[in-house]
Amino acid sequence: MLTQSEENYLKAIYSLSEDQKETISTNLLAEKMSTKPSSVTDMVKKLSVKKLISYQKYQGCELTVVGKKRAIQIIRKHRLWEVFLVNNLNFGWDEVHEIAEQLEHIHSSKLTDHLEEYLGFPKVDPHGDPIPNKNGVFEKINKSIALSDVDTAAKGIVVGVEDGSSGFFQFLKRYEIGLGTEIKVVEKFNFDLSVLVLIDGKEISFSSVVANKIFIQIK
Amino acid sequence: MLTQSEENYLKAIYSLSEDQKETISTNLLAEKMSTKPSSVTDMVKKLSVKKLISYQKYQGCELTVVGKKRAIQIIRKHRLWEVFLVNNLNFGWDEVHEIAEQLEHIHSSKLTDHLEEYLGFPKVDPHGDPIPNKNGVFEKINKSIALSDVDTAAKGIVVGVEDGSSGFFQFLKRYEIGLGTEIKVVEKFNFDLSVLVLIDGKEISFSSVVANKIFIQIK
DNA sequence: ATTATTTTTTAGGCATGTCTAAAAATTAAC
DNA sequence: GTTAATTTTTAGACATGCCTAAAAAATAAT
Repeated sequence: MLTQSEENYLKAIYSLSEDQKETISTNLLAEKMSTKPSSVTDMVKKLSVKKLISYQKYQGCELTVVGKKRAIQIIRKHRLWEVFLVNNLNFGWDEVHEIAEQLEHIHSSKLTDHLEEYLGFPKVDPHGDPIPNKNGVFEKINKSIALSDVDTAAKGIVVGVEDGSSGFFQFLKRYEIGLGTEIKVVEKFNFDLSVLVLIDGKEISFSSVVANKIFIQIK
Repeated sequence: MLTQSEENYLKAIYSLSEDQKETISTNLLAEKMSTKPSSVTDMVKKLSVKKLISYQKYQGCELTVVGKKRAIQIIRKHRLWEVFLVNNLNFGWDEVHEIAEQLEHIHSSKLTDHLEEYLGFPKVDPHGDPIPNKNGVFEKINKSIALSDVDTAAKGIVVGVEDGSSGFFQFLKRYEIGLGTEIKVVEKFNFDLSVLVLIDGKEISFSSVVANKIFIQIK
């Protein structure tokens, strides 16, 4: 059984590894953990003994296969709890992180799986980050999907449109939307099927007509 | 901010105080916490400095008004989470205690209050124990009574038990007794204090040990 | 009322996870 | 290719929460 501190280190190493290919340096990890390099060295030795990371003196560290799996399970719990807090308990998406930081350390895989089922197997958390499944797999949604069919909070990049009219292209140009533009779905309104999206920091509302024609690919 | 250990001590002292009105002795608390008396002395000093309990050397301890409030808030969280686990996540009422022991230490009163609202302001947990409201007040419900104390011929429904052991839950399962089970007391035997009851048309004899642990509410 | 027993506290130790300060290794600079 | 700067590790300390063993206080027994 891992301590909360150990779990937080695994999570931090995982997160840093996503940005870079190389091993994670002691200083970098110390900064991420808001602690001192000497403390990191201590912990890194401990995790290395437990075979959760590989570590050579002065050479930084790296998650092992087992360590990576553990890290992903923690992220899975974090994101599922965030969905619960926002969707069910009416928290704002900007106020759930701290609470999820605590909930992610609850030990019970049965709890996690039941929660996932209860939430309807969500694929993204309220920040639009993907939720890995029970086996630690982030489902790659290769398929492009119309904005109107995307889950709330999902984000992706534009890969196509389904209307060749010049009017529609002018509309897209006006909003500076093109292939590769990142779009995040902020909210969906059932009463008129319009969609509120975030593009380059600006909120824009699209009618259902438009939302049906713009296709994005998640992640 | 209290540590989990401190919170567990407060809970234990509160629980023991319910059974007796005197101060809680070091040995008793040590047994309840499954630890050594010397460890209890250490913690009791710490909680005393924090004004959560009153404590005089060799005289046992007692919750202060503030300490009692904290203890009740922890119990509130524990029981609300148990309701969530059973009602929403489909856990059995006999398998939620351990998980709730962890969840009760999540720090966020907003979370607790939102959860309570989401659950519809339940008044009792899956074991029939009352849930205090936001202000720490236990709303009086029709008082439950141990089978051993019920008058002959009375009948009521099971609302709780007073033994968290898995052995006892297995015993209950064997006889198909759960919350809501209707029990009628047919006859009481003074010579061994056993009780003959009627459950679902079948007559069963319970020893005084068992009769003391099953609580029903008379209709 | 003095002795025996039990309870409780103290004293000192250990593991975790943090820190500071100093030493060692690595990397950069000239 | 030495010297300088940076990074990383070690050494020793501290707080928490637990332990064992021994001393002190309270309670029970005679």
